[in-house]
Amino acid sequence: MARKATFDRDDVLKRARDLFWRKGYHATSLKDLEQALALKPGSIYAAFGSKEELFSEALKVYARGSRSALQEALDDGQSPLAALADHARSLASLCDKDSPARACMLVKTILEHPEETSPVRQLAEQLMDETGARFVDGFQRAKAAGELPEDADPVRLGLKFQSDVVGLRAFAQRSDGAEIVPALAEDLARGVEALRVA
Amino acid sequence: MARKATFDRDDVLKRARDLFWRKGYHATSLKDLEQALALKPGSIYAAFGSKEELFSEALKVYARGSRSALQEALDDGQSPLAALADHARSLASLCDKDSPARACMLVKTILEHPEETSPVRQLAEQLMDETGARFVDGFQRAKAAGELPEDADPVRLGLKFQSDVVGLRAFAQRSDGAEIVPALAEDLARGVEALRVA
DNA sequence: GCTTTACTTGAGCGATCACTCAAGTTATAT
DNA sequence: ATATAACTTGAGTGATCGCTCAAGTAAAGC
Repeated sequence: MARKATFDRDDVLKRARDLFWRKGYHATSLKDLEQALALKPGSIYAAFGSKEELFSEALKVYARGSRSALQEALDDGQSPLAALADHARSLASLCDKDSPARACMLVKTILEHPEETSPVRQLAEQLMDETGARFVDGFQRAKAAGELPEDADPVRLGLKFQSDVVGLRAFAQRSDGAEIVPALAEDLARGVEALRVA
Repeated sequence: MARKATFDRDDVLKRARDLFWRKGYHATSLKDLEQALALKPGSIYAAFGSKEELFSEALKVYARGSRSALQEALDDGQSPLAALADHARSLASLCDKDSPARACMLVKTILEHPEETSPVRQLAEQLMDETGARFVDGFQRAKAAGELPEDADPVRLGLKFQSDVVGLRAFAQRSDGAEIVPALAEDLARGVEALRVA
């Protein structure tokens, strides 16, 4: 019938994710996107509909990308608690890589959108819920494996862990983050390991 | 000589702080400010110079306002560790009050400004440093009072505490924050109290 | 009361915002 | 080869952005 798009949709979405992740939603203009995506406005709107829908797609790509590491470690059958501690310890190198931002894009999105009915905000919250659920699942597996005390509350531990990670990553965004983040990541990892009873 | 301004500068700055705190810098327009401050653009610019300078003044007002509670508790001569734990516990009610936002305005500002040379970003970082220094000072006093072990590192404890508070408050921004924040605040307070040796 | 000096007002500036669409281009189906 | 349908292009839309400034107004000094 007709032509296919000449760009790779997933590649374009990754570029959009990186730009939005770094600058945030409001500070990113269509001009910025045109340049970063190497696409004219007409193509952007034909492919994604609006800036908001493009952002939503980019946010989903971000969440999908963030899911992998911990999930694999947990599914690998090793000690769940060790997988969680490893995850915490991996944050020590946050400031080394040149990621678009150190802070979590979902958190940035929620903080940038005070209106709870905003579609992008609701999406960010949903994706954060899913992340939290994976942390909780990790602690549930740890408890099932006998690594936690009988009275341990995996839900509370999982959400506390998520809160700590959120804080660490927001903290890492600071200019002098590299000076303190490794120590904080180590503290967080040891906090997880200290829960172990077996 | 001449007239005085008909508005109260400090009152206006508090209104500006609340609006910027809630919506962030980029999403707050001059139209929004004109309405919230009940001031025409000419008056705003005569009094503050620019949107950025107004934001900076509002940020200072925010920081000054945040300083008081913990500082007073620490200066009251009671147990420094108890003052810190109380401060953590006070976060449990974050979601009850109708504050412009639950997350820290300094953190929101840093996350919104990726450019490290941006004046507002540098100001936010400086003010956050001062907050961190007060936390560190709290743990130093605790150690001097013999409440902490010999090998305790007050700097590390203080920054870890700040990171935890940042995480908690960012977490509290979520729509369902009220369901989990009190438990997280209690965890944080108990974590501080668990450090006590005397 | 008059002058002086500052503050207030609000229409409107150029720039930029998110977005549109008619015209041009190109891969596919026949 | 030709027709067709989809994609690309980029000038241009009205709205809104942060901001200016000349005119109007009112308080302080004499």
